[in-house]
Amino acid sequence: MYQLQQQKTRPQITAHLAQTMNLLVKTVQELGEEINKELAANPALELNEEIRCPQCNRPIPTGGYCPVCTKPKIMSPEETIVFISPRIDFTPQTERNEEVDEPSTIMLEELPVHVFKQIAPDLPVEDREIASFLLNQLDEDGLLITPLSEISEYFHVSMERVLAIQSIIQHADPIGVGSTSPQQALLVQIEMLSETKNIPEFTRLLIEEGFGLICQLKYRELSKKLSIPIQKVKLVGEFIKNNLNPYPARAHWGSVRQPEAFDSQAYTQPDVIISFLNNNEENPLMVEVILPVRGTLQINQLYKKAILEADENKKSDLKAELEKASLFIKCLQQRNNTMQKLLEKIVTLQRDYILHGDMKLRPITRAQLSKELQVHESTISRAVSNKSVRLPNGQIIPMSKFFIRNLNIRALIHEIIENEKKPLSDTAIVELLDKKGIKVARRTVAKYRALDGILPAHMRKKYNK
DNA sequence: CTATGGCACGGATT
DNA sequence: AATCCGTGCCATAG
Repeated sequence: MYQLQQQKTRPQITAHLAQTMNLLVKTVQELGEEINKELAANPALELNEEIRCPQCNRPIPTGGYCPVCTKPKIMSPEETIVFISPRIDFTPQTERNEEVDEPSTIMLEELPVHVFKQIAPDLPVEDREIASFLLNQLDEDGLLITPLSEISEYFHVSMERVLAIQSIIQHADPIGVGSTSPQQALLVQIEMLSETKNIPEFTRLLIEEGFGLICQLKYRELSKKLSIPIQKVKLVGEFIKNNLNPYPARAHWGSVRQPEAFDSQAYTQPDVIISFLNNNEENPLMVEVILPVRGTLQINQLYKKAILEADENKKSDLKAELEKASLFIKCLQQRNNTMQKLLEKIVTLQRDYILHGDMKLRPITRAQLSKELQVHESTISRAVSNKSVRLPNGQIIPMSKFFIRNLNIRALIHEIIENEKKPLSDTAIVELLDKKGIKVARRTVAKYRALDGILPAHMRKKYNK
């Protein structure tokens, strides 16, 4: 008897878990697709109308009250609101004074002008027209979409001349603009950077030979293919992430990049948005876990009734669909619940970091959090991986950045070096850190330096002034 | 002799 | 089980 029951309930529970896990890994975009798929496939599932807050017109979660309008009055600035935000676009309802949210349109108009101003003096008058034409062929990433050959044909000039112009453009401010591919952009950047920074060996080779693989961080394969030690390949990967930008026109690149492919969705819609309530720094932090639908998923009531009147032999099929629908809803709720709990914890722990930057990042591990939240480690891992978060300052970071254990020290070293009067040797830096109560090996300092592409002490002096 | 980079090992994390 | 990360030891450059 008991056995039977076990066998009957078991598969359901695991199905539930499996689906929840499945949903947990998904980013907003993927989740959106999943929900739409389910919605289309299952008539028992429906999307009700979205509810908006009567005061601020913000789409609000199922419960009914608007987290933005109702809560702040009873909250102190140190507190945090975390909620699930059912919406697709993330343009703030309040004002339209946002220039951050529309980088592409602004860039499209501004970028060519911006670059042209820089290079015009270096160009003979006859070439300016070509340059300006070329600059208008850039996509929103700052890459050239028209083949150079077409341009040379169009103007009836030699390829060399076009190349020369392109080269000048590439060396202007967003270094690498006007390249024909992310690869080329990277190469130009390396060339420029090599004057002030230390480029790891093989960087060039890896970009030329294994660009695709590098993007996907297939270090293993790369090291086999080009027979380079895997350690070195990783170093190069790190370096590229930290110092180069394959899409010159995109802001917020720098140290902010993440494992995934370079063109991942991190730049479009973040999974979580952290901001000050009503953009006022006095207010509490507001954390929105984005749900990619308007409205709320629910069981179709008509469908429920229809079951009662249906043929006996069809009833079970219909019921199965109903089950599936309610399971899906449950799983989705659980996913949201987990995300919400997790974000609450993260924001509490990393508040200083969110407000004040890299140096305040606290070293925390997923394992710690999993204990505090009473969930399995892998749950946290899933929830964190592939997700992106938008900070109040507009930066979009991978969620995993909250768990980088040594970022604060790295930032500290960075700062020490920037404020140094005389170039400090690694050992000197170790001593400085030691006085601050941080004990690190000399070798480690060297490694961090290399990661950020900072030259060793004796090479640094010349470029500092 | 000092400052750094290379390699590789072992413990922690995922 | 796979990967990440700090470190120690050694080689090399200046």
